Order: sequence, then C-alpha cells, then structure tokens
Amino acid sequence: MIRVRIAPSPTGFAHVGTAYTALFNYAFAKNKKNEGKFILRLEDTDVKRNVKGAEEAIYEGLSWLGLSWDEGPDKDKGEYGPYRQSERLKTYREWAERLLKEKKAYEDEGAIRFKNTGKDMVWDDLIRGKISFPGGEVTDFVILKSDGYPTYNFGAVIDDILMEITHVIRGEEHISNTPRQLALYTAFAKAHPKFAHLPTLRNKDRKKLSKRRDPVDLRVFREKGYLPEALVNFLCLLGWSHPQGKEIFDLEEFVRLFDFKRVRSAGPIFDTTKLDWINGEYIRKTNNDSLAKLVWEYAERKYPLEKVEEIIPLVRERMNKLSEFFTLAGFLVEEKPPKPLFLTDSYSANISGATISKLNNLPESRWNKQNLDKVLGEANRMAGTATGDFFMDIRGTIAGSSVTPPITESIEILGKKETIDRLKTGQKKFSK
RNA sequence: GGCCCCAUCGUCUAGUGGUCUAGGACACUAGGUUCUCAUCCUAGAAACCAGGGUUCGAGUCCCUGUGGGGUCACCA
Repeated sequence: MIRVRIAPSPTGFAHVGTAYTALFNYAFAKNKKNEGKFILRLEDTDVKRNVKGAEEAIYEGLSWLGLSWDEGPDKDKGEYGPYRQSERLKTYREWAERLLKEKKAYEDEGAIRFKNTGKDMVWDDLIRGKISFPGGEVTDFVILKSDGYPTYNFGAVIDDILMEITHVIRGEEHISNTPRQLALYTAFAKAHPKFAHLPTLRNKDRKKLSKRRDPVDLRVFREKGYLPEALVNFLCLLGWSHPQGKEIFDLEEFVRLFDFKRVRSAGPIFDTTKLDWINGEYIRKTNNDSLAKLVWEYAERKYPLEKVEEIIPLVRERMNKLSEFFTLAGFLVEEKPPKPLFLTDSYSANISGATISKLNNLPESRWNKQNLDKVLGEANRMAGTATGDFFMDIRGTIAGSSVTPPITESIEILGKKETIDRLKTGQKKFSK
C-alpha cells in the first residue's frame, strides 16, 4: 500500500509550491488503481511562525484545485493521527529519549542533539538516481528543541515512520536534509521510505519562488480569474510531460499517466504566460451556461445571471481570464454609461441625427441582430463613410472603448433606449 | 566558501548512440478571415553551455571546466 504525504507549515497562506508538491504526491498515490493514500500533515512546530487561518487557507487552496486528501487534521484521527505535529509532542519526546538511552543522542542546553555517526549517506532517488553525501557533512543536530517541539528533520522522520509513509515526494530543497533523516532511520533501525525530489519552481531570476516578490498565494490566482483546472494543468507541465505531447489534459489523465520517468530534474521557471493561454483554452472548453455561472460567481453575483448569460457568447473567445469579462463587457453590465470616445475623423457623419433616427424607427419588437445589421448598414451607406470607421465610432460611443465584442450583438443586448441615449450623448458631447 | 543538484529555442518541453539538416507548445513576427479585439488558419524566426575523451557514429555515455540553483539554524 502506497502512502504519501505533504507536510506544509501553517505559516501564512496556501503556497503554489505546496500545490505543486501536493499534485505530484496525489498523482503518484492515485496512479496505481487509485489505492494509495494521500495524507496531509501540518508541521506546526515553529510556534512563533504559526499563523491563525493559515491551516484553513491550505485546506481551501488544495480543495479548490481538486486535490483531496485521505487523512489529515480535519478528518477522523484514525490509527495514524493526530496529524498536527503540535499534538504529537509526547511521541517525539519518547522517541528522542530512546536515542538518549541508547547514547545516540545527548542533552545540550535543554535541547536534545543527535550524535552524528559520520557514515556516508546514499540513496536512490526516484527522480535523480543515486545521490550520496560524504559522512562528514552531517554534524550533530538538534532533534528536540528546548521548548519541547521537534525540529523539522526529527518530526518528519518520526511521523513518516509512524504514519507508515512509503514514498517521500518533496522539493529539491530537501535534498540536503535527507542525509540527516537517513541517519535517524538508521539509528532507529527502520527502513527508510523511497525518496523523490521534485524540481523547485523558480522565478524569472531563476531563484526559488519567494513569498515576497512572486505571485505564490493560491488565492491570488483565483482572484485574477484563473480556473483551478487550468492551474493544475499548467503545474503538471512544469517538470512533467505528457507521453503523447499533449498540452491540455485534466487531473484524471495526469494521474492515470503519471510516472517518475517523465519527471525532469531541472527546475522550471514559473512563467504564467503559458498559464494565460491554458486558462483561455479551458474557458473556451466550458459551455456557455457553466461559464456564465463562473463569471457570475467571480463577480460576486453583482449582476443578474441572465444578463451575464446573454453576454457570454460574445466574450468567451475573447478572454483568457474571468477578470477580462469586465474589461470587455463592462459597458453592458454597468449602470453608469461609459465616457464616449470619438475615434475617427468622420465622427459627425457616423453618429448623426440620421443614424439615430434610423435606429429609432426600428421598433423594440424587432430589435435584434439581423435587423440591426440591416439598419446599421443603411445608416452607414447614408453616411457615406468607411464601414470600419462607421462601426468604430458606434463602438467608441456606446462602449467608451476601441476594443469590444461585435457591435450589433452588443447593441442588441444594450437595448434600444440605452443605445440611443448613448448615441445622443456622444453626438452632443462631440459637437461641443 | 564546503557539500549537493542541475544544464536542448525567450519560456515549458520531446529526445534514452545512427530515423536530429533537433520535434511540439506558449510567447513573438508576417499573412489570411473580420466592423475593433479575439478565436481560427497559414508561414517564419528561434536551442543541444564549452573543451576533451569513448565510439564507425554523440543532443544522447564518461571526464574537466563554465554557468545556474539549493543547502549549510533550537525555520520548515
């Protein structure tokens, strides 16, 4: 039985790196007939850095991405819990004292320190092959702090033993911790789990992603209008490649095809340019009704759902992020009319009394794209201006922008009264 | 600096000794479609870090160098 875990610290928000590690752990656990267990353990042993709400943020972030865990602090304790390290202090003390009794550790100013054996440490990494450290590298290190909390290396090893973790899949930055952990397994005469060290996600400076400078908070991705499926897909593509070279695939497919053989060891740059494209692909894959709901929720239900549904077909191929709905179609949903733009030299001919009365003569009941095309075409001929210019001025006048969805469709949705009001306003402002 | 990891187009990557005059995707450029923008279609530019080996043959194996990264806490 495969058992894997992620072990984030609740020190703030859900980090995209945590999601990345979780994704690969999840895929590995569920890959084999879906029978592996994916465990969430909270390493809250740095009392000073624990932040309230951080735990919930982690749950939220992972759930948003569809990465569900089988065991964790929010679930029944079961035979392996509790899953918060702060609730396992007694256990760590017992195990540390065992080492003390066997003279494999010693007390040092209120802390307990592990006595290094000086042996070379080697393991066969699932992603990188053989990795070895010279024995002198591991010095005596603290395993139990004077406040009674375990250090990372100790807590992780004890829990991995007790929780029967079979595979430790984590970031590359933990490679240098592995010899210390291996020494601990040896001291307890326990077989160590298999290790797989994933590449670290980097920023444009090729440095490991930083909380300070890089967009790493999962909530921010949601706020920017990314779909969780798209983010997951993007994350899959960092360090892993689809055997058929596919770029767009869902979590289920990733899980099914996952293999460490296809994981690269070089650290990829987390460049969201491609994520924007992937997100657009997912938006275009979503049907109108579902997409309208997503936008509606994204807008915190500020606009009528029916209105959003009406607009979606006009913008679905124009947006890569949900947020772009507003820049594209804001003029159709906002109460306040936009400031008109006069975009061509033939404005006065385009937005003329003739144009407006032509539209005015079209009754509400016949206010649809087909008739609008006809009427606007006639108005354009009367104005005697270039078609592009004609529509451009209508665009600028009713939308206050030179980039909008198609004009006749937009006018249909805007409605007769509002359209004519805006055209009149534009005409008036222009002549001033 | 010690130790460790890594190295193919700007970015994500394919490639497990010959089919590589190195393939795909994003981004970019040009053109087509079009009332703008986008979608869509077509084309284009763009990479094996360097030097030594091994081999009939190296992007692929080995060594060295260079470059990048990680880590050296009573943080995780």
